[in-house]
Amino acid sequence: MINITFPDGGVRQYEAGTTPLQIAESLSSQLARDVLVAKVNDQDWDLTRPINEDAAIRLFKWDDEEGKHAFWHTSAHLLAEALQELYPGVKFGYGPALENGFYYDIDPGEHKITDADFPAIEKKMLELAQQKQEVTRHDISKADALKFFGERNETYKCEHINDLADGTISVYTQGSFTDLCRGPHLPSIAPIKAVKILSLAGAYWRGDESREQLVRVYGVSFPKKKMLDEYLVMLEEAKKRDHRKIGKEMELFAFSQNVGPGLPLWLPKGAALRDRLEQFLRKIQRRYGYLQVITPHIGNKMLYVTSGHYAKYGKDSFQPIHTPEEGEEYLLKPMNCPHHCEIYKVFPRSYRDLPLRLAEFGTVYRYEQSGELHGLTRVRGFTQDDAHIFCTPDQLKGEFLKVMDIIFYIFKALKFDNFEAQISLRDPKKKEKYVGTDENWEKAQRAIIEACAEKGLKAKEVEGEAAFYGPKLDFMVKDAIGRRWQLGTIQVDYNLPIRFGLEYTGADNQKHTPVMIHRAPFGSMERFVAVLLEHTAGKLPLWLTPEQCVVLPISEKYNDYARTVATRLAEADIRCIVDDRNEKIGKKIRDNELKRIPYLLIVGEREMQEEEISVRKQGEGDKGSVKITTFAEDFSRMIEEMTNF
RNA sequence: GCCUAUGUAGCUCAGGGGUAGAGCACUUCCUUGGUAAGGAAGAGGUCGCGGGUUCAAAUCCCGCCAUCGGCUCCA
Repeated sequence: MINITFPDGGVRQYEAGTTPLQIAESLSSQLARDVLVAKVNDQDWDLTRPINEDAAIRLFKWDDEEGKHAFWHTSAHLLAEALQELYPGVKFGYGPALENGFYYDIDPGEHKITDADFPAIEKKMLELAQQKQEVTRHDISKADALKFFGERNETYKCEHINDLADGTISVYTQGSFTDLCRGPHLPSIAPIKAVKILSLAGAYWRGDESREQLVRVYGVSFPKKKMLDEYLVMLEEAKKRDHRKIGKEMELFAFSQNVGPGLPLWLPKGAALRDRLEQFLRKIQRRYGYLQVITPHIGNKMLYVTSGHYAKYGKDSFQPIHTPEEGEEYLLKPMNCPHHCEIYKVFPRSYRDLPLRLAEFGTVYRYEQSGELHGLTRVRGFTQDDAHIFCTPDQLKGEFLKVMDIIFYIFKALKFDNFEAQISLRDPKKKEKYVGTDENWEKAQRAIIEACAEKGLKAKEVEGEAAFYGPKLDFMVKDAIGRRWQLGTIQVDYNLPIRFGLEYTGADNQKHTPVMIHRAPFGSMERFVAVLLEHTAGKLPLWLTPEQCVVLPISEKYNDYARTVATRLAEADIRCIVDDRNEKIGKKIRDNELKRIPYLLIVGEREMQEEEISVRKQGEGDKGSVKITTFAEDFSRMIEEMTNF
């Protein structure tokens, strides 16, 4: 007999060799129906895999992340099985589960797969699922694995097997399909009741640009048809929140092929929104002792040779600007740090001058690859809410913590509560990609890890994600359809100060090198506005929204009064427009509701007599009439409270 | 940069080898209204750009550009 410990601490005895599925059956038949996968001693475990010794067990259902993951992973295998039957000779790469669904990378060989094939693939998958094939696991030696997949001409699988250690290799089989796989999987493909092939994309084998490009087939599956329908509706809804669509509807920004791809044009309303966000940032930064500076949009090429950026990015950037002077070259600035370093160097600095916090809304230009451009989230010209803090090594941690405070304050004020923090470390295997000594890298990385610990911030450490000059703490936020974007970033840098020869005189009257913190809470104004629009579906907070009120005269007879109201409100700093079109009031209400204007102010005979307005709140309906002055006062107070974060 | 798809009016989209379509928006007129679409008329497009095939190309073919979804990249 073995002792099985449950998550609640309870222990029950089972015969050795009992499977998680049998254990679930012993608890309840409902659980046995719902359970999808297990963990045994924190190790992924198939439901039908025997347990031979005392162990702690956890069972996962659809509602658990682990359950969905196994469901989609098995669905990926089902997809592969279907593809194998429909397109004999296709070769398989990797086929994992995703956060929402799964994919399989395939080399289609002779076959040409297009989205017209999706229905046939879905049909075949469901057909196979209805056969309720069991999914079975076998451990296999490396030699046998190579022989098995070699015979089937699965070159990608064989390449992968060659990288695995003998004794750790397993395969999973359902029906006629066998895949190299670590698992875990559902005990059978029967629970897969609804599938949708979503898209095709090219993907490099092993993510390596220099390798073969495979076809990635994306799909999603569910245990119930209804769940698939709901998911597809949800996807449609999410697309309506796309900032590119909202930005156009709200007349915030645009692109012009004549100006160039990735170069946003901020329209009047967008520029005003951006300005309000800048004022908000300036205010908090002033409070934290930042000094605003302004630097040119170009800089001598030598500046970037010194910083190391030229060596790393020079050939992939906008190319140097030449002057009439022989050999003179300037670059559009791709970042602000070198300019700020030069500001540091304008005066001899003493430890008494530090920390020196230089802030700038600095517009930079980066030649992003054409396929990377995306609305406002990835552009070639953008404005960073940048600042560089020059401090002594002793001040580093304190300054870093203060920057974290600013970022938390900003995210809270704008209600970004769903961010993820990531500590981006250097790849210890590829040190040649980075500048600086091991010692300074160690110090910088430790500073970030300690600061996060001190703030109790849960941050995932990811190797290979650092900037070439230093490690970063990055704040990631998801967009409407779940893509992750980096917004805020804080970077610790021991290297650029050395490269630029920055120094200060210490209390010991000796010269020392300062440490530098790069930080941008929004990352860029462009990307932040994009994510803000997607999070709010364009219903921006009242203090940010381009038009706060629209006055709707009931008929043309009240147009003059409507304009009077607008003027009175404008005097109280309320952003207000008038809809004086020759339309019925119902039509005006509809149109302006759709324009996401927070307050619709309706005026007719009654209101004009009483110097009143009839207030209708967007999405909420009629709120009754008030005096113009009362509304203005209440409104101003509301804005005041709202911006008192 | 790579792989797939798309590109028709300001917007959303239909059409498709034989002189370009709808709805919304816009302009004018009628209507002058009370909380989510009043009516009529009008204006608006070298069908992304460049080649080719054809008596004839928005439509078929080739190339380019831009955009979508991914990959790679992201100072």
